[in-house]
Amino acid sequence: MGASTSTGAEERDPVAVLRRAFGYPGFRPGQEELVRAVLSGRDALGVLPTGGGKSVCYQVPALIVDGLTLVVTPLISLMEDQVGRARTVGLRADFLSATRSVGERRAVAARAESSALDLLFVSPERLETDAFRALVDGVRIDLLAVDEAHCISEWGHDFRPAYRRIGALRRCIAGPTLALTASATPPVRADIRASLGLADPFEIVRSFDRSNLWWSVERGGTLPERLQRIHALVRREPGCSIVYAPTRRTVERVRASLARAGVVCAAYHAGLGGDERTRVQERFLGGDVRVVVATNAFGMGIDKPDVRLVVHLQLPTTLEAYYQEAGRAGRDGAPSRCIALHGPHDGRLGRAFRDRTHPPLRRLRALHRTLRAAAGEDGRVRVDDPRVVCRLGSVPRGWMRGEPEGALAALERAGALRRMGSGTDGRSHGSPEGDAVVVRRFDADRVARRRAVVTSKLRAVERYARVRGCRTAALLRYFGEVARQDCGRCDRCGWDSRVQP
DNA sequence: CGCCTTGTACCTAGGTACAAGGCGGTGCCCTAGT
Repeated sequence: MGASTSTGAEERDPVAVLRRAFGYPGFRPGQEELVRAVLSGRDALGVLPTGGGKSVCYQVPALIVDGLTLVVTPLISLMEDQVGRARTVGLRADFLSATRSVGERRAVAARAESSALDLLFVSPERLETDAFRALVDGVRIDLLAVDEAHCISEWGHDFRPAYRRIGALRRCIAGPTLALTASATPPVRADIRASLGLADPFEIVRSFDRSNLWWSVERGGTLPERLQRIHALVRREPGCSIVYAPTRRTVERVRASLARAGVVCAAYHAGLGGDERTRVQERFLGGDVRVVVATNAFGMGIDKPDVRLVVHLQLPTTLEAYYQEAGRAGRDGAPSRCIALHGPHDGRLGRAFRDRTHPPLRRLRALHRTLRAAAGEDGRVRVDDPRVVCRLGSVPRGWMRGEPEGALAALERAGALRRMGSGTDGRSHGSPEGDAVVVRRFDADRVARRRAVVTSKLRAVERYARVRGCRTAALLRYFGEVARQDCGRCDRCGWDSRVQP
């Protein structure tokens, strides 16, 4: 049994455990049903908007079951915090990551193997390491929890393919699987179920509506014009704000511009060093920095209650991302604004990213032909073969920059080629160097479908920007909810962001 | 796709004007070499 040394029926009752360990009088809506489902051995999927309350759904079972609870979580930077919080409720918790020394990793594994651990946090990539596979063989895992499960759909198809292979781990595990996320449309939920192989899961989806958030989209002009608008918004808002910008360079420009005007602000993007990123995050949480200007790298795991304003210099590439980012406003329930600027050419960046990651089918076929023509009798082709290089080194006519590399990766995902020396699991090492094997089958339908999904998400963003009716209702509809058309707290329902709140 | 930097022509030496082309987001892993 979990961390507890006592026994008795009471210790297996979720409500009793919640009261004793957490000091809460009762569960929040949805939590108890999810906990009871996994305790009965059933898979479950929980969509519980706004940060609060998801971790309870695996922490309470971890206190009750005998074996280990394994939590897959996307960012190492979140793990320490998650471990810390778990320990405060009496769980013997730890995490494995590349940031820990070999000695530390061995020690954690040894504790797991000797049943001296209740809760273990890992990244999806770690599941595929040899050391971790050996660990799974020797440990009884009673629950697999996938935190931020929308990443399976958002990142798993290209950016972090290890997310698509979490399901394979389920075969080695006795207990059920619990997938948790704060934002998932009906298709994303279906994708999560399919990818994890959840059979008849218990499912709970709470409303995405947050009554204290005020939504608006304003027409955005040139960058200087948008900057001017950002200045006005940030100046008028005395509380904490997050400004999202589409690229690292714009982040820097916005930050410099605000700083010149005397706003205490900081920049955050993945181009900064780890120490700097941690420092910015801490200063924002601690209230030393009033405004953070960031790319989409900022936010996961940020649970600052009093963010009053989230402004987007331009809308992100998906509405899921927009809801996640804008939804960092008003965690404390007080009125807060989510304002996005949008111009007629804003879709450009998203399409460029799409074309790099999911090139059009005809280009994939062209590259595939080139590779096959360059291949020897054994089917092998060196990617630095001149005939291939002419497609990779210098960008062929009509190809976008970065597209050839993206096309190689896309072919690899589609099973059309496998790189040698990258192991038998098809893991990509992201380098166009080295040998490749061209194999026969090439799942063109799958590739085309994936591109179509990305395109439809870009279109949904565009529709949201131009929607005529209630904006809140449009957002809720996207997440599969039936919504009234008169929220009274969006620009389409008569509210003007320049005046209120 | 548009912004922004770099390069070139101009015709006389340091600016201007315009063309060409690079660039654009998100993280895990672990290994070799400081």
